[in-house]
Amino acid sequence: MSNPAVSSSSIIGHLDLDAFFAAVEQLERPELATVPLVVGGDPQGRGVVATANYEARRFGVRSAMSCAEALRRCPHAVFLRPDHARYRRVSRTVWEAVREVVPTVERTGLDEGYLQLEEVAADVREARAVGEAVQAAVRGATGLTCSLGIASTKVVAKVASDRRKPGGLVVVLPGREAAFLAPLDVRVLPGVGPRSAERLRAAGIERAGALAALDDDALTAVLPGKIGRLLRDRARGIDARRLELASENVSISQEETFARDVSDRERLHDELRGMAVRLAERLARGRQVARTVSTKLRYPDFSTRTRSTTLPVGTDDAARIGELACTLLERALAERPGALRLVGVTVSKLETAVQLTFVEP
DNA sequence: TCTGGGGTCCTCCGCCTG
DNA sequence: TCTGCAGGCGGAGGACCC
Repeated sequence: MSNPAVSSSSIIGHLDLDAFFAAVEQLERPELATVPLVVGGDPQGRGVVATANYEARRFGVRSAMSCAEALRRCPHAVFLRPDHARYRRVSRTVWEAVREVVPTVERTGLDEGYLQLEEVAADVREARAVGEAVQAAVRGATGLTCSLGIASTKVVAKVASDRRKPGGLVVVLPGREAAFLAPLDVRVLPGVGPRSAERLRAAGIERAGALAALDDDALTAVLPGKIGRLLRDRARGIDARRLELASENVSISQEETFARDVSDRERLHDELRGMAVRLAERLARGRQVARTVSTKLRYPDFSTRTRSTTLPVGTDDAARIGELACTLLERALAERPGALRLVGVTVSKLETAVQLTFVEP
């Protein structure tokens, strides 16, 4: 199927570092390379797996699985807590090396991002050589391996980068996007999560090709609204998104899951005030103020509530944010009392802080 | 299985206003 | 003055991603 939404000159690469957190740990301690390694929370507590190395994945350990379950599946695994500061440092080195080969990149996380390849390659076939140069540059600078997908759109490049991990390089030729995606499980498409996948499966749609072939009526019945059209486009390999080279935060948040559910109001208020202080510091560092403050509550049954309020004028005052967060907490607890497993605060509607200068008359 | 933390985006509903 | 309607906005919740 040809893709009219994509210009023939568009060549996008998606780079994904293989089992990044675990790989960084293995760099420092090479003996970990041959044993199952899980980076994440406390296996005795409520943490989840952030990354597992390929040895641990052989035992069925996966990202986002609870650490307790990972321990059951692989009792002899080594469990490490994540060291984000170190991962950020290594990530910086990686992206500096990538930019030596491809100057224009969009980082979408510490361990992944898109590369604008048409600047450095005349066609998709030439882009393969550039991709190999990127992989060599990353390996040379850090010792890490990465997987690459190259295609005419972001969605196809991203799916392609995941097809031959670790260390793979998959090129999808222009015009072959839909055929490449068609036999794959709908779940590999970015945007299809557990809920959408379940709805599609209930309608007998398991492969991207079946989703791509749905007419408007059938699509509306399964996945109504914008989301349905977006996901069908993606299943067809259509994706108008270009590289975004800079973006500003829409919101900033802090939250914490307690080791044991908490019902003590003073303790909950203290947590919220502490979060408000940290959020206020981040706002001040970014010279920003926030107009909306939201409080998030999660009950032991995992049901989640948020309550928010919007101010006429933005604030970066920790006491004010903390006070609003506590008031919202009380409102939510009045509606549904009970112990909580998590509380959080989000500030949004961020604006640039205006410095007021008062002039003596 | 028993589910983190920090984000973004979308949808729906109710209220207010012209 | 009342009613109906459309649009904007705030609030809430859901789904998803890394």
